[in-house]
Amino acid sequence: MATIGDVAQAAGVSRSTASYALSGKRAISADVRRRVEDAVRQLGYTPNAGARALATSQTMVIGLLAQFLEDEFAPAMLQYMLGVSNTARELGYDILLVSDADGTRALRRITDSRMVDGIVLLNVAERDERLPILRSAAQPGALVGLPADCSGVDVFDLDFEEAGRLMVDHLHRLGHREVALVSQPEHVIERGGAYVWRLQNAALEAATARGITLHTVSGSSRQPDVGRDLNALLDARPGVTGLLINNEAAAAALPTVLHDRGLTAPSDLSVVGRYSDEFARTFSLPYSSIESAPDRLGRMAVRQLVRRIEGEVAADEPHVVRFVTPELVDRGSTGVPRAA
Amino acid sequence: MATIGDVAQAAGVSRSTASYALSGKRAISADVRRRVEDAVRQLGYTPNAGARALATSQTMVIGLLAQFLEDEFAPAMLQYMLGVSNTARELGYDILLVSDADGTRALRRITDSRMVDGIVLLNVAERDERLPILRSAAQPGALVGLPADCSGVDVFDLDFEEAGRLMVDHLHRLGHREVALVSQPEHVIERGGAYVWRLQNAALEAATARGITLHTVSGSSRQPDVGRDLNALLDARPGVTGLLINNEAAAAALPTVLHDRGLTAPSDLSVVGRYSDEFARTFSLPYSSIESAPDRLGRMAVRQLVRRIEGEVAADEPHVVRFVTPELVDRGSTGVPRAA
DNA sequence: CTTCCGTTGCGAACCGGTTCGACTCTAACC
DNA sequence: GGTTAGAGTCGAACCGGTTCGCAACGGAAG
Repeated sequence: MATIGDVAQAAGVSRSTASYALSGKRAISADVRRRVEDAVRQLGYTPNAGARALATSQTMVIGLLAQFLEDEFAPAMLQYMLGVSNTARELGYDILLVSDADGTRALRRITDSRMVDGIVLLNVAERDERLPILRSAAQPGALVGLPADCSGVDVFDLDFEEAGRLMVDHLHRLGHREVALVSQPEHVIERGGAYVWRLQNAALEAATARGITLHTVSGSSRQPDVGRDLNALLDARPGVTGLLINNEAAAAALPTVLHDRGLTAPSDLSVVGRYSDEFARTFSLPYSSIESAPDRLGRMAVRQLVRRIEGEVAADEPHVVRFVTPELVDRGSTGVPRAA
Repeated sequence: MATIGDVAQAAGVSRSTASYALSGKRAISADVRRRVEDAVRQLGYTPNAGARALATSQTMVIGLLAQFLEDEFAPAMLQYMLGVSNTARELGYDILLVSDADGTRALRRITDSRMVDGIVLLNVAERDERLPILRSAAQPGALVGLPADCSGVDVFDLDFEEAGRLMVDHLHRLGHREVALVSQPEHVIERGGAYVWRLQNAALEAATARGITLHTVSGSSRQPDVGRDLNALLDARPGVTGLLINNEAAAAALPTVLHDRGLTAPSDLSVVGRYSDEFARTFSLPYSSIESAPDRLGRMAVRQLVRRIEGEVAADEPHVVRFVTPELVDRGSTGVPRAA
């Protein structure tokens, strides 16, 4: 493999001159620059990443910590990962994918060894064990998901409170008076998946304010369990005219459940989900939904992270906590409730 | 951040001694070893990955090239990625995730710059553009998927020919005489997804040998298109008593389609798919299927790759092409055909 | 004709590890 | 008692880049 020394020799200049010619950090005559560039082409020179990292303390790699837990719907995670990965590449960074079960040890390993310039955390829990480690790391961090303590990191998340209100208001406006919300499994909440009750509490508040009834249940993250959960809900609450789904697995299972019961949306039941458009297309979900915008959140997180890495943000500039405003994508699955 | 120099100083020894004490590559007195280890703990020393990579020419990182194409079902890809990632970690390697649309440039970038010790390629096409680059790279490569030319790389794949025969034989033995095979979209085949016709050709041969009729169609990779494809097939071939599904999206769409038509497996129609058990659980697919074993394939690829990286395989030892024998997971979706 | 300055290139040091050769010291052997 | 083997440690070189300080050079200004 050619080194910069080989390039310099081929171009008849010193190593430092070759380096400057390539980086443009000092003035170099046109003639020398051309000779160096020719040598690079001819030798097929590519800088050694390790050597460069050592010299510059920059690896041009971002660590992506994603956990694939039993009780979360893996295909939904993938979209966040791709949002992060694509944006990182656009900005010149590669992605070190860390899917270790033990996120804390892994995080310490990659930050202490200086393998990465920054960290993106997915599946952030209310009080995430990885956060203290991230705060004490030398590299900046960006989260997708809202923890209790946002200090020292940049945070991006969907405004789940607003999402909850939006769902309730939408059905209320159409005339619904008794609706049900299907959330994630208890496990997810116990583990600190705060977004679940953030949406749920806001929905409950909105329902109270509007004077309508909102039943809440948690659904499993797997089929066929989640199908049973949905059926049980519909059996137990025959008066329900609208369904709010904050659970990807439940959304994916719903078409079959409704079909089995001979129900059609929106004529028999109005449905509003909370998932991405990409998700809806992949699983052909015909329900209107709050766009969860995983690509956008991933993009925002990486953008801000790179700004910090590259020092465009003063180190003492306060960290941001930014919410994406939820938007309802209308797929025609809601309407006025059937006559009681 | 503490360097090995700091450790050495704290332990009162030279840098080289500290290094040897930690690596164990030379004899070190128990006393010195203890002092060095204490210093490491006290200073929280972690070796700098870039420096180590520079010195040893080993990064302990494996590049994972995965493409997320419009016409492939993303959730299925994820399982291969996780198989690779988990095995790599077990063996002490991290994963550099490369999902660039332009796989060739990305591959050249990470190999030339020596960011990785080895490469795993997913979505391997019949004549994959990335292969020539991989062959000329200094690092070894392992593929999940079978290209036309396997030279210079280790190859792992499901035995799709055997899978095709197995599917046909299984239904033939139960008494079926007219069955249909739903494959991937034309696009996938055109792009070189050889596994599609490897399975299909073997299935056709087996059908001919057994004297039964096999209709073949390609299904879309998205819903609702793939649902239409399935309906069109069932409309056009009313005599079909068995369905073979080599298309994840079609498998995921099938429950709804069958339900809409008032059909039940296996009483009205026998169904055999080709997907992983994990996939079946995630989407609650009730069909017997050929296990596609993504985790096992990922694991095999990484194991062999690491053996090559670590020189346990002589450089001139021939590369392997290894097929996983398909196994039918019985989920009770096949039976004797309904009376004609 | 000197002086000064901007341009351009070079040499050396440095980043933080690993590894080779050489040196010292002790114990064992003949 | 001298030789030798082996254990334990150190200094220096090296991996392949980047960057700082300095000097040579040429042209313009005085």
